[in-house]
Amino acid sequence: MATRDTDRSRKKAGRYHHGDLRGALIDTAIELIAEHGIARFTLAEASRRLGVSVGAPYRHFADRESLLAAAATKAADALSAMLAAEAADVESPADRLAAAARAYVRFAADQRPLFETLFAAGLDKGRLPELVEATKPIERAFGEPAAAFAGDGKATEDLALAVVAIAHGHAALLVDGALGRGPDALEAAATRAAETTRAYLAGRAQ
Amino acid sequence: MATRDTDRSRKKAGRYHHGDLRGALIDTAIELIAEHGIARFTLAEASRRLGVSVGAPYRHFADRESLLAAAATKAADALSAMLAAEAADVESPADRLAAAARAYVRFAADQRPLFETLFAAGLDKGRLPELVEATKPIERAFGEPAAAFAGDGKATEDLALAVVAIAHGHAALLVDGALGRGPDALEAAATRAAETTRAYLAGRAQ
DNA sequence: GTCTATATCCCGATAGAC
DNA sequence: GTCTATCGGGATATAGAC
Repeated sequence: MATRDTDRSRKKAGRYHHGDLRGALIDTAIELIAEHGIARFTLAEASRRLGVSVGAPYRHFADRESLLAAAATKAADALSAMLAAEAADVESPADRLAAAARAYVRFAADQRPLFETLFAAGLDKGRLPELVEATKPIERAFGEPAAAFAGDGKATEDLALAVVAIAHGHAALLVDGALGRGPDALEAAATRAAETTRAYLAGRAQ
Repeated sequence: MATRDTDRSRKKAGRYHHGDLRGALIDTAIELIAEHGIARFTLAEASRRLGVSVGAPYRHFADRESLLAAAATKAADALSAMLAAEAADVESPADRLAAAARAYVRFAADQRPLFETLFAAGLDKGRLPELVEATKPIERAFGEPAAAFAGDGKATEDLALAVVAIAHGHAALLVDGALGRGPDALEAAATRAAETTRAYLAGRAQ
């Protein structure tokens, strides 16, 4: 370990092999997005922060967008994990859907750079099948309780998408600042997402 | 008119005064955003397309973001107009809310570059009071029928925001490609936004 | 196979000429 | 009000060190 630490500390001096430049670039991208937002994220700044040359990232990513896509995939995994954790000990399908909506909004606020990377990076998902794959567990987190609530079929898919839209709408507006800033705005948005989901389910059941 | 047309056709030749460079830049920005998306929109390309120098826009806008903010303001006006037109001949508050949600999703798809500019440009709305002002009629298009539906008070604001979130969630997911592409996806999303709104209102009234 | 060094091109922004 | 000139910086591509 000492050897490697020594190598790492020689920022400018000699050449060295980074332990895991690919992973480090993804983490640094998320850091920088947290600091400046996606629009101002640059590969050059990420390279500088890691003490590598501006060309180094191209050994691991085809271009700037590919790095952002990898970060977005990591974000999708994190959101999936959050949704799974929240639903773990919840019993009824309606409660699971409301909990998922609440968790989705919380994730957007608590892990804002990840949420931004996943949805506000302007990534062309039509050309990123790996990323589309990573978002499927997110859909399942809503689709499974929806099926338990309404049975299978077209109506169930509509129900799941409606709840996703309720959650995503609150999350996107919150991150955009349209619902105000700060912890109060977050709490209000998360609660409203859950309550809107409940009312929707109640109204739909009529 | 002949004089001006002559001037306009001298793309490279001599100097000329543009009739309304400010307005032309806004329109060209929207065109270019329709073609490449916001991330790849550049002032330089807009200047080239209008046949002016790359420095000319700075006489009218402080920087790239200011031009995008002006375009976003225009987008907010267009969305407000669309919502007002759709609600014009609708009677009941519940129908108006459902119609507003449907119109919001349609706007996102039909005027995609405008919707993108308004919500996906990463504009810092905290520092753009003019833009915040322009979005108020959008809120009112939901707030007024919400008040008619539920009376005034905190509950009414929650109701209005919930319907905005339903509409925005469907619109944002549709534009992002998460609901599929094409006219069928649009129609399904618009209908689902309206139906989700109705079910929410019904469930909330219980 | 990973990184450095370098070079080209494009963009954002500013200053001064007309 | 617009143009020209120019600076600084970022995205890439390539050649070479190790």
